Parts: sequence; C-alpha cells; structure tokens
Amino acid sequence: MENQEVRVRFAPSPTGGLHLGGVRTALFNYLFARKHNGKFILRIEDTDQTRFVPGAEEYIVKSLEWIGLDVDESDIKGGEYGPYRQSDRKHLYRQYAMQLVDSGNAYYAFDTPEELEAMRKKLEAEKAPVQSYGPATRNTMKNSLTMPADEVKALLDSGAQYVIRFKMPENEKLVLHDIIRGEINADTSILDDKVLFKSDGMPTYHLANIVDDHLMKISHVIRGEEWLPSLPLHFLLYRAFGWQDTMPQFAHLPLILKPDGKGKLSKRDGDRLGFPVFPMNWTDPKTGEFSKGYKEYGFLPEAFINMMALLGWNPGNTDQEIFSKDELCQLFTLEHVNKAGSKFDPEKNKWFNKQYIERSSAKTLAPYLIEDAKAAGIDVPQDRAEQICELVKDRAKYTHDLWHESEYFFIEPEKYDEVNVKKFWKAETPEILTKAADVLKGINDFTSKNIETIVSEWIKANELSFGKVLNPMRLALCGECKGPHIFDILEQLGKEESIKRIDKAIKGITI
RNA sequence: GGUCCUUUCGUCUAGCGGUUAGGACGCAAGAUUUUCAUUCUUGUAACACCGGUUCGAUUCCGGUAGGGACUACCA
Repeated sequence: MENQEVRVRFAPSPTGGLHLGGVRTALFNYLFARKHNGKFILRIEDTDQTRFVPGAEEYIVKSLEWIGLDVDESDIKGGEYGPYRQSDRKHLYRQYAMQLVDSGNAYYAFDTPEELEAMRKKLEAEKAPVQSYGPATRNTMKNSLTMPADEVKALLDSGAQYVIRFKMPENEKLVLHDIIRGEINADTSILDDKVLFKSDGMPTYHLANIVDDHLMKISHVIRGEEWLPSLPLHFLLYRAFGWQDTMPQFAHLPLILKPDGKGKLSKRDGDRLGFPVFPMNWTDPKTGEFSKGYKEYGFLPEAFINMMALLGWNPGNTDQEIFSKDELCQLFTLEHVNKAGSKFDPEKNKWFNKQYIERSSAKTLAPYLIEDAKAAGIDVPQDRAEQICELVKDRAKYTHDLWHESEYFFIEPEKYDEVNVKKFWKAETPEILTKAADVLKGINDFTSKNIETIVSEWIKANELSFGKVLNPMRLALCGECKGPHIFDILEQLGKEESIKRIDKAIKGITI
C-alpha cells in the first residue's frame, strides 16, 4: 500500500449545482494528487435515479475546468478504469452484492416501506438505543435470515421486490484510522444493516463506492466529514469482500459552515447574505431557481482556489496567505487539514480576490474589461484595455470593477454627481476651468507627467489652489469624484476629448 | 433521543510541554492622497470549563458544556 501510486477521486452526485463543500473536496483531492504525482479522477455517482438533475454533470465538469482542476481520468477524458459514471457501471454491482450474500455477509430483505416505518415508530416509542434495521431488529423482519430457504426462493422466483442488506456483525469494537482525525472508534452493535442493493436494481452509495474504489485502485479516499459515520460500514465491506489489504486510506474533511448562525453552509445563506455558493451560474432545471456563480460575480479562479484552500487547511509555520496553484500543489498535506469545521467568510474572500486582481498583469485583466465594455456596446482594443486596467486595477475588488471604474473613459458623462457639484463647483469655477482648458490646449506632449508639471506651475503662478481647479475638472471629466490620478485620466482621454468635456461641463453645470 | 467527530481573538488560523500566544480578514483611530478607492501605521480582541499527568500545561489524558455530522431502497 505504501508505495502504491496515488489515485484519488472526486465523486459527486449530479443532483444540482456544485456547492462550495464539493468544490473544496475536489480541490483537496486535486492538490493531494498533484503533490504526490498521482491521478485525479472524476467519477459521477448517479445511482439515485430519482434525484438525477439534467445538466448537473456538465455543470460539474465545466466548473472544475473554470477552477483549473484538470482531471486525469473521467467519462470525457477516458482512462483504463472506466466507465466513470456509475449508471454506466450498473451491470457490475449485482455480482458483488451476490458475493456478499453467498459469503453470509449480506441477505435478502422483503419488507415494505410501511413495515419499515412501523418498525422505526415502534423503536422510537420504546426509546430503544437503536432506531433501525440491525442486529437487534432483523430477526423480527421479513428477510432471508428469518424466512425458510424455500420461501425465500419462491419469493425471489416470483419476482417479488427485494433489497440486499449488509449483515452487520455483533459486538465488534473497531478502531479505524483517519489521516486527519487519527483513531475512530466504533461499536458494530449499534450500527445497522444498510441496504447495499436497491429494489430498482441499482446499488446504493455504499456498495457502488466500495466496489468502484476497489476496481479503480483508489489509494486515498478524501471526502466530506458527513461520511465519517459510514466509515465502519465501508471498512466492514472491504473486509467482507476480502479486499482489506488494498483498502484505501481515508481522510474526512471538516465541513464548511454558515458565516453566521449554525450549521452547514447552504445555498440559502448565499442568497440571504449576498455571496455566491456555486462556482458558476446555475439554474435548477426543476425549480427554475437561479444562483449566481463566483465566476460571474467577478472572482478570479486563482483567488477562488486560494481562498478555498485556506479554509480548513494551511501549510503551517508561515504568515504567507497568497499561494499560487503550483505552490499549493507543492505544500499540500492532509496532516495540516484542520479537524473542526470552518465558518465561511465572504469578506475575506473579497480580500483575496482584490489581492489577486492587484497582482495580475494588465494583460490578463484586459479581457475582463473588454468583455464588460462589449456588453455595454463599446469595443475596446486590447492595448487600450491594458493601459486602463493598469490605471484602475488597484481599486477593483471584482473583475467587473475594472469596467465600473473606467466606464467614463469611454462614455462621456451625461450628468454630474450632485453632492460633489455642490461641494466643488463654485461661482468662479467656470472661469478657472476655461483658463485651465486653455492651458491644456497649449500642451503638446500630452502625457500625464508633463501635464502635471505644466498645470501645477500654472496653478502656482496664478495663486490658485489645486482643489479649486482639479476637483471641478475631475467632475467635468468623469461626472463624479472618483478614479485614478487626474493627470493619468487626462492623458488617457487625450487632449481633444478632455477639453471637450471641460467645455461641456462649463456649459452644462449651473448652480 | 442514540452514535461518532470537534473546541485558540467576532471570523480564518499559527502553535505540536516552558512564547510578551504570532499572522490575516473585519472593526476603530491616525497618516498619505487635490476626489474616490488603494496604501501605510497603530490599536482592538482568543487558548470553553473542571479535574488529572507533569517541576511546568493552550499543548497530553478524562469529564462537563458548546458546536457539527450521521441516524433513507439520498449521496
């Protein structure tokens, strides 16, 4: 087991949009695989036909692409252990269930939903320590353990509905190992006889998962903490199959919790608190409900990875917080994953994104600006977009801010911010700006630095203040008082356009 | 209810027997900035509790209390 190739899998169910917990599970699997030069496998677990959501699988694939988690084996990518979708592996599972029946580790059960319900009600009323189908109750139920063999055969032959349940051993104390948590204790007496094979001919998660992990030679199972209670069952399944020697190692990741209040992070929290919980836009085809994604919200995928990686993990002994994907791949270890769940903090994510935008080159940022400008009906060439991104990237929290912070470069202001007009537009302003425009007219080398020198000298020579000239000028150029260094704005706008806007404001603003 | 997991500033976390318990987000104040934002400086604030083990516990063990997950023919 020690020197075996690292093979990990991300195994989502296509039941809806990929939520943040799933994203992080995928990320940690990916980082672990890359760290150990192993394989990252995408397996679709669609054994529940009733919960199938069309489009969900494609969504998962696209989301992983956007995040930048390239898979080594999947339905699309192929691989020698396929198929990689459980519904396409349906034919495999029955024989394994039968193997367990034959070896006495599983049995047929014929109970109806009503009978099961009645049993649970009764247990609850009795306040029994166990509340389901297991060692303590199976002798009272309709199954191949309690019924005569010929009766069972007759039922089976008649095509009666049945499930196959695992026969949980009694009074065994298990000590299992989890890479993150260490020893996990379990007592099989209080565990129940889980259904392994459903009456619709499909396996349950438990069976399919163990069979596929075995067949696909998975070396490490890295999954959410919600699976921890199933670990004893899964261990027992490996043992029952005789696969104990090649059983993967397990690591159960802590959960991502609500930013406020209690419990697991849910889609509702995002809607309520105003942050995305899906990597990309997602519309539920059944309910029509729409959820905005991180991508569309204006997050950079690298920032998204960074913030997700640091939620529940850190490399230890460092104050560094900004890590490239490559760095994360190098540094990642399961031993440094925290045990306790972590509350999601949208504010910190915003900060991460800002850091990434600031550190990104104008070249990589330009396409975001170009795209938003295009949506507003304006074509911006790459080089101009780059120049402007350079000017405004320090003030952007989301990629869309690149456009919001620079709109006025392309769209002449139609109105002027009232508060600032009141604040800066005085009786003498038109006269001052008229003179200032003349000064601008006389500048041949219309570059930021040169304009600054000349205008500054002019202001000093005429005993004017910077505020009296530059504030209203900014208002005239941008329509409001925001944006980068005003001389950068002038250069970018160009002499002609700048003067035109100043003239327009002088004529348009009345006090 | 039962079982399992978990517990350091409001939040994310560092720490792996001896530290002035460190960083980041947030928040507050100040500085820079002719605007807005940024940036910078400073400040704010934590080892859940009770017992052990130990010369010495945030760190190891047990209990209590909080939190979380699971308890389906869902994953």
